[in-house]
Amino acid sequence: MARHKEFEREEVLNKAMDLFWRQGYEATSVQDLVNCMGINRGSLYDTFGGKHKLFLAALECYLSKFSQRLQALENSPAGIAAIRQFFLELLESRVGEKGCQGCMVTNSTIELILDDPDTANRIQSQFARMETAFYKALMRAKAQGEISPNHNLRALARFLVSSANGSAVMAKTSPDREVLEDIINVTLSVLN
Amino acid sequence: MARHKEFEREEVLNKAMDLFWRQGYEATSVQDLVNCMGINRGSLYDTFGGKHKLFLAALECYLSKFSQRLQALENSPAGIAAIRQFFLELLESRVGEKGCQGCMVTNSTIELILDDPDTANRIQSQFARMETAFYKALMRAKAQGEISPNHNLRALARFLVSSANGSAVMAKTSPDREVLEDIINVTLSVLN
DNA sequence: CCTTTTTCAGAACAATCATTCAAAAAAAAA
DNA sequence: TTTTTTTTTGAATGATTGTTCTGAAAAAGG
Repeated sequence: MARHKEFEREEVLNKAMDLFWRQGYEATSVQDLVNCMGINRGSLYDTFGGKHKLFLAALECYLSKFSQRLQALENSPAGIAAIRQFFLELLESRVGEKGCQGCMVTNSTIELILDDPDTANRIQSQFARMETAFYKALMRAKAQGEISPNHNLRALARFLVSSANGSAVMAKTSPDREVLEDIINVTLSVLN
Repeated sequence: MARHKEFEREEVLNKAMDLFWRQGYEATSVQDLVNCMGINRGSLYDTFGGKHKLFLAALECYLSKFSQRLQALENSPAGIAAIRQFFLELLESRVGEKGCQGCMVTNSTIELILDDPDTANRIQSQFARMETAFYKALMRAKAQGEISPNHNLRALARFLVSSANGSAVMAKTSPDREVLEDIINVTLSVLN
């Protein structure tokens, strides 16, 4: 029995996500957010609760988009091919990236707002999920005889998580297809 | 014919470096620096010129320390062994690290202060130097028959730079020896 | 139309930001 | 001791930080 909001939550949250993604937490002011999201200060606090909570919501928004790629990896019956597909999609998303944003999880890991257990825990669980997804894909690959049985699968999975982060860092300075392709090709070559 | 400074430039610069390294640029206030360095506001501006110039000086300070490890890689006659040595030293420096600082270059790459060509250029040239150092070591390895001649050395060098960054990111969340050893072992395994 | 409920707009908040400045303190040279 | 030069000190700067609040505007139910 009252007025509706003049904006859509998901829509403005996406704008906030882009800004945090590009600039990080500390470098983004509430004023920046107000300008970019196109809503009023009051509305921002009313619907999101403040800068910190908005950041967490934006991170969650990013993760839910990223989750699609992870689900493909998790649900695929394939082994090596699924991992290759994952990295190739990562590559494509970064080459066409405007402004070298890199990966928001990687960025947040580095910035890791001082004494913010919320962000830290969320990132830890994300890395754990990634490692498990890689590990299970490697298990399938092993079962299908795609990789040598004397490989250390746990170590490989950890390596792949690290590699995804490494290429995200490189994408910030040189988002050239050639460079990123080189990196990913060598990364995937350890699975042969 | 006048008073001397009550502090040593190199000494307080080291403290500033540690703080920027741990917290990043935006999250570190001049007040933080004053407290940490133990000198007065005025002295800070007098000897370093301001926050931004102090950061660049701190980054240079970090790079000069890091340079020792790079020089060992550059000057060594060894191939694979020199690369392995480089990564092992990196591992040791990160395992014993207080507060998961990671690598200051990696951190700065991610933060990349908006529209700051100074930092961007400095980091670009550092990555270029690393890539070249790896490339030359790989050339030596090839000449000595340590690696297969049909390896793409440029791609391998780029991969190694990316890997160093990746492990720096991982060190922020899990500075466990076991995890970092897994990552580095797999990384080095591509050279076999 | 009037009441009710919510959002919207922008001013106002205290705190902190990076930076500057003027005066005091200190040390060397005279 | 006096002069000279530099550092130190701490207050003051104006701008920006994140957050709150008050009144006006708007939409729905009666």
